[in-house]
Amino acid sequence: MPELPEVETITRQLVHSVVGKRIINITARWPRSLTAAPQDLDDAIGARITRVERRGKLIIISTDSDSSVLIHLRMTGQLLLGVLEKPDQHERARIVLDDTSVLRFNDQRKFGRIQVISQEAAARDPFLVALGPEATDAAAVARALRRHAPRRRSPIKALLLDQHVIAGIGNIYADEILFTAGINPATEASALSIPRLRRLASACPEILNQAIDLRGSTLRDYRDLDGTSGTYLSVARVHGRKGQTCRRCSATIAYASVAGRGTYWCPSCQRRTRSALGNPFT
DNA sequence: CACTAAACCTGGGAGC
DNA sequence: TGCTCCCAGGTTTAGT
Repeated sequence: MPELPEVETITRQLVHSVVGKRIINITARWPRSLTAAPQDLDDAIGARITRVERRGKLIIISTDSDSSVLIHLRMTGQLLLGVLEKPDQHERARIVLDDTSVLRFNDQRKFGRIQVISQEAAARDPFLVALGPEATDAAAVARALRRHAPRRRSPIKALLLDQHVIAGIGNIYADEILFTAGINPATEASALSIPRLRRLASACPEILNQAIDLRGSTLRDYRDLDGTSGTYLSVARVHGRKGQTCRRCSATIAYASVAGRGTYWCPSCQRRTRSALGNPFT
């Protein structure tokens, strides 16, 4: 599921709905979905939620105790806020709050994780610390691309997906961003000129902010805190549109595996640059 | 260090 | 209807 726009949507809803509430309990039906040392769990229970923020695709919940809660939804994770109710088939864990509301963590494929850790451990969490700049920050993305692209021979799409380089982009928005920048996803990263990298950087916030406005993309599983789907895919430029006509030039949208991921692009708007190395026209 | 493939999981859809 | 195969929004790890 979720890339930056989906996680941002949920985070904003959490800010409105759970900040100030107290955590009554945190439990798991599928043990691997919840990582929590006994001490950290003790600290979290009874604590009041003081802050909810997003970093890349990670949700960070801070409390007035020594504990923090990190949530990564991975592929099919959902956070749903409701009243006490019977867990449904895919509920893996839940956080019970002091007003009888329940934050349910549903996750069909069981890849997602809720981590309860000390604030100190959260601050030096390896995944968090290694993240690149936020994909919505065009200037920072431009710097990151300039730094990493020259020594990467892999497709530019792989670079966009690398969370160490830029945080928050996943498979759907990588395709959308590359279309917007007019760059073929299979282009060797090191072959791109500085102006084209700059164009790519500015396409990131352009696409992601539009997707946030539309509350993200629902391919199948993604839902926001209320259970509502996102509507970005109804305006998607290329992703999921194999065989359909390009909205810009009417060519047929292509589909193939690039960087090991299903990839959509317009063969006309996103032409392959000719042999990369040393070509001043790329 | 850069890159690829496999692993972690379940279930929907396509094709036969 | 039922079976098999392929695919999926992400990240980590093992291996080249």
